Amino acid sequence: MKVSKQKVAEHREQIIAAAAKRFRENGFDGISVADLMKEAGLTHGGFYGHFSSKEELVGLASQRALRETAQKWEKVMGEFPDNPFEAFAKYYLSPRHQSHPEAGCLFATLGSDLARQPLSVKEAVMKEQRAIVDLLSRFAPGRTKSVRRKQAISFLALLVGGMILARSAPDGVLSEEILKTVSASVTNSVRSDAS
Amino acid sequence: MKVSKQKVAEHREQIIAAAAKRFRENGFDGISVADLMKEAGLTHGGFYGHFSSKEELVGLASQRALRETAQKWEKVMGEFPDNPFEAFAKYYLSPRHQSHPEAGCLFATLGSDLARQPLSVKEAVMKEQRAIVDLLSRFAPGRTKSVRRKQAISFLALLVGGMILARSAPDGVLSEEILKTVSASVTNSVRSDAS
DNA sequence: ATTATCTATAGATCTATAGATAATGC
DNA sequence: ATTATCTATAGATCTATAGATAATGC
Repeated sequence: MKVSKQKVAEHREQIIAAAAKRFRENGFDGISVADLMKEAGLTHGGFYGHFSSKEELVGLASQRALRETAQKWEKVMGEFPDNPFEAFAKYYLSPRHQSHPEAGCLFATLGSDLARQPLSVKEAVMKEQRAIVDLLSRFAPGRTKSVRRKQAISFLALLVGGMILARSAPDGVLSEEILKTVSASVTNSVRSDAS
Repeated sequence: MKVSKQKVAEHREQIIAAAAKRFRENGFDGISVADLMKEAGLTHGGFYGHFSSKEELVGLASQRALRETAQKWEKVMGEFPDNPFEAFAKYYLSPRHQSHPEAGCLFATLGSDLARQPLSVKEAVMKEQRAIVDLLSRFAPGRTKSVRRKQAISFLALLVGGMILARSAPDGVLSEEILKTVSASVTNSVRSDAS
């Protein structure tokens, strides 16, 4: 059963796409190589023709997930040039994002797992992390580049922490309170900086 | 080979203590029941006399970890009545905390895993989460109780997100930048609120 | 103090599942 | 790329027993 080079590339993409989704939904250890291959429409054994190990896929899928979400973020902020951070915070801290980890921010779904990943994974992630900080810096308030970068970093930390805390609470009242509160605090801090 | 009732209680404590430490270090799935029992000086099979499942231990150990760190946090803030949040932020965002996940904040080490845990675990954690929000609210700036609570929630989110982002970066320069930046932003926001 | 009972533990074992490899087919 | 297989390891269960605890007797 031989396939064209194009098909091979497509298969690879399908595997990475499935992994980017399922890792966020179930955790890096929460989905097996066999199940990922099944989701990609392939069989278990074929995996090792594409990747040397699950670890390699973890790095690639993490990068993929971060890059895709960052593109959405850029779009959202670009549509609200007057208050990009407020608009993005509302988008990020939405109930929709909370209930769809498989399509959302990797830092919120797997952030605390990253510290325990092998160096190769962390390095892959860090590349995208830098790109995200740069992206947010472009939209951040502040007169100097340095100030904008600081704003971007704190902003990202606040959103990631907010979503993680909201998702950990099984009580919808508490988790909604967290999302609303963090969202409002972005508005306040951005406005106080603009003045 | 069996021991007194007191010894039994001690063994239980040792198992929970080992779990609270190793779960934070290696993740909930990163350490086996057998290894935890070995660390507690016991053998694998004895585990199920103490707990009905690993899941039960995950809940108990998570609670234990959060409660212990919260006690330290209370002490730190209590020692700096003039600027408790600044002092605590410095403590939380320290290189020492960054490099000792096994003794640190559970939200930073396992926060994103909590969303994927069974309800029993999330409920156990939420109890401590509420207590932590209450604790921080007592030390938060702001004239009304409601404002202080909002400050507490955003503050916690910021610190948790900051530590997670710092730990995910294998480049010490970047991770240090994150910790310093977030720490400084706490100082700024607290001071602007006080005015 | 003696005897009976109870139970936490050790140690072996079971079942399921994981990542990875080898043989085969097209 | 499929299919079968290998090896390791996980959580969980089972049985026998050491030794603590409770009941009994003096």
